Amino acid sequence: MAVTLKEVAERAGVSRSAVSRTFTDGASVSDKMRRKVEKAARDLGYSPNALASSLTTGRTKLIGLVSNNFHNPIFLEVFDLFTRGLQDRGLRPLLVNLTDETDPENSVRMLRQYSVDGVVVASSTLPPGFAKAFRDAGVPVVHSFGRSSSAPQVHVVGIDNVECGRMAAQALIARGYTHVAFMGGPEDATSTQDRFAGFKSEIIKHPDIQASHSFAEAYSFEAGRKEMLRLIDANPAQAYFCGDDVLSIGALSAIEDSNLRVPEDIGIIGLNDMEMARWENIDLTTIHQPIRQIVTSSIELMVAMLDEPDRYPEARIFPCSIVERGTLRPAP
Amino acid sequence: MAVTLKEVAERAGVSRSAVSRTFTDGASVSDKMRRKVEKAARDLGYSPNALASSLTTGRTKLIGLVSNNFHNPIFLEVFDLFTRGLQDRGLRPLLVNLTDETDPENSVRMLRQYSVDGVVVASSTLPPGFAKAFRDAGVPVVHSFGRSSSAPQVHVVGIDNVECGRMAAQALIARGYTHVAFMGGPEDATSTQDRFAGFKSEIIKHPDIQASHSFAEAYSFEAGRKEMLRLIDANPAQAYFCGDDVLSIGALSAIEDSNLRVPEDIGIIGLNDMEMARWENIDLTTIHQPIRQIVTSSIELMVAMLDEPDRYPEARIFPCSIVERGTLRPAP
DNA sequence: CTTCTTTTTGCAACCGGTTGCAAAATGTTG
DNA sequence: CAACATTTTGCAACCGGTTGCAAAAAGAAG
Repeated sequence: MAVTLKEVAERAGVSRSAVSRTFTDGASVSDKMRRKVEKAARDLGYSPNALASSLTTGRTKLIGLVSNNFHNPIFLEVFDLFTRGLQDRGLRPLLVNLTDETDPENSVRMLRQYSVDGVVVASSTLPPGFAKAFRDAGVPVVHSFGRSSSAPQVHVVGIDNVECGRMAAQALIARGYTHVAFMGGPEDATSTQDRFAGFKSEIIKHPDIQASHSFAEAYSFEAGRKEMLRLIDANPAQAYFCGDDVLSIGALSAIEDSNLRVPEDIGIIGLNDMEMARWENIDLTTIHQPIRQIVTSSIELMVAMLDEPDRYPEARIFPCSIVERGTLRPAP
Repeated sequence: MAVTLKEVAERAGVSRSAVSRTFTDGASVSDKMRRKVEKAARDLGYSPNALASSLTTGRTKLIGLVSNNFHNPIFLEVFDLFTRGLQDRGLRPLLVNLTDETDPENSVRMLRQYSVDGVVVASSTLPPGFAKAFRDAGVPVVHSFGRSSSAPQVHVVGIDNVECGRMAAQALIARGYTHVAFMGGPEDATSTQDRFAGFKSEIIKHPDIQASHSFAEAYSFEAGRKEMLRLIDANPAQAYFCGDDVLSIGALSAIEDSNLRVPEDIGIIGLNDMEMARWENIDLTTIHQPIRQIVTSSIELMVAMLDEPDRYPEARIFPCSIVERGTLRPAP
């Protein structure tokens, strides 16, 4: 069906090598030859088979893009940025949807079968061991939105979730709240654990502040709403640091439905600064996660690793900052 | 680096063909041989190179997933369903982000270079010619969420947007609104055109109904909000059929900010029934688009085409229905 | 134990490219 | 124009698999 190298060679009356060389840059071809081959190729509508060439060159330009966050709207933005960034560099994202699976084994095998040049694990909930499995298999890997660590075993690009937790606690305390709480995402997500740890570490410095915590079932609107309804029914705190924006928005909905006001009765601070947070009818005060920078940096790191697979692992941590909107009362 | 067929063959003391056959089902291998080979493969950690085998079999199990809707939250759900559905059938999605590009040429070339077995074009805004370009290149293609047609040239799976427009108009009229309007997405999107056409065709039957229309710049919150603010400033209709849910939510935000009430002052009906539409603080009356069925059916069709590439093109159109929530006043 | 049938196995060619090497062509210099 | 350096080209082997075909092995029948 498709036109092959051989056919082009025959039509141009040259050797197959000549055709191959016209299509690999840096190869030695005379101008005359190049013109002859290009004409033949154009006539036949030839374009080289990337997979066949990968056999000898050992490069497919395929990059596995592995994620389990197909329900958090912020990841649509992440996918947008990743796919565009990879495409711009001539790389092709092979998307892998992990759903509930947290065992890397299958993904590793599959992606090796397709000889991907590298893998980006884009998830804030997977354990560090997941990304490590790719490294152990000899595949360059970057864990985006992964758990930061002072001694990373694989390349990690993301934020310091512990610091974010601390920052949220400080913000609440600075605004004069005396009874605050952490409403996390799933307890087994590394990002939840870290944010909580940071939050606690700050609170503990202020013995006068009353603090509590609980966890929603998922990083989702429904889970946030449900959990907040439960909390309101019990003894709600004055302000909550919610595990992420989508959870926050669920919580806001619950508060509104309970005829309580934000921020007068209950304050909320989220994390991510997703597009929706700035929608006027949501107007969520939140901690901005620099997604664009994280993705760009992840891609740069991946590209660097393609040239230098044994690059010493590093953690690239981007600072976050609070975006003041309408769901926390102003500092006194 | 990676273990090859040959090494397994040597370790097991058998021919390369034998190894190949143990890994292709339906091939003739004795139990004894299979055990020997599997042992050697396990010892070495071998798994076959999918790309190499694709050279001879002519099948890569790669499916191009082409889209330009990376800003509409509903597409995260679409990607989730597609990736899972394809994976479950042993197919691998190669994601292509079209951004602003509407010329299929590059995508066609790239996806042919990677010898994809098929292409799914998932977009409600691309012209039918886009998908057709793949067919012309000899690649099986399904256009999901594409424009329906009585004489489709490629396989189309989606909804009847004209009928949806009609349905929306009927709903508004049935609720006693006498001044209604269509607030569309980008005017050049096929879905906008069709929805508008349907809307008009119904309105025209009711000479007593006053109707107007306008278009937002994009299918986005901001665009919807901006357009609605403009409309409120002029002479707003009593009720709007918005081009899609995200546009509707933008419009709702504008209405709320203008101290008007929904549905008392202005009614809104959207289209898609995205997850967010049922969030209690949005509670959008909308036309449900059966995404799950569309995706499932698209995948089934794609799988069928892999066996039968010249399958006669068909349009699979799924009915939509109105989901009653809080943004339209009840019928009198 | 033959003889015939069926299954299993290996050989070798092939899929669509790339690349080291040496021969051929071209360019440079005296 | 000869002698040498440089560039261009083709040959042939290879990348990691698959597969048609015929030989070898195993099983069934007599």
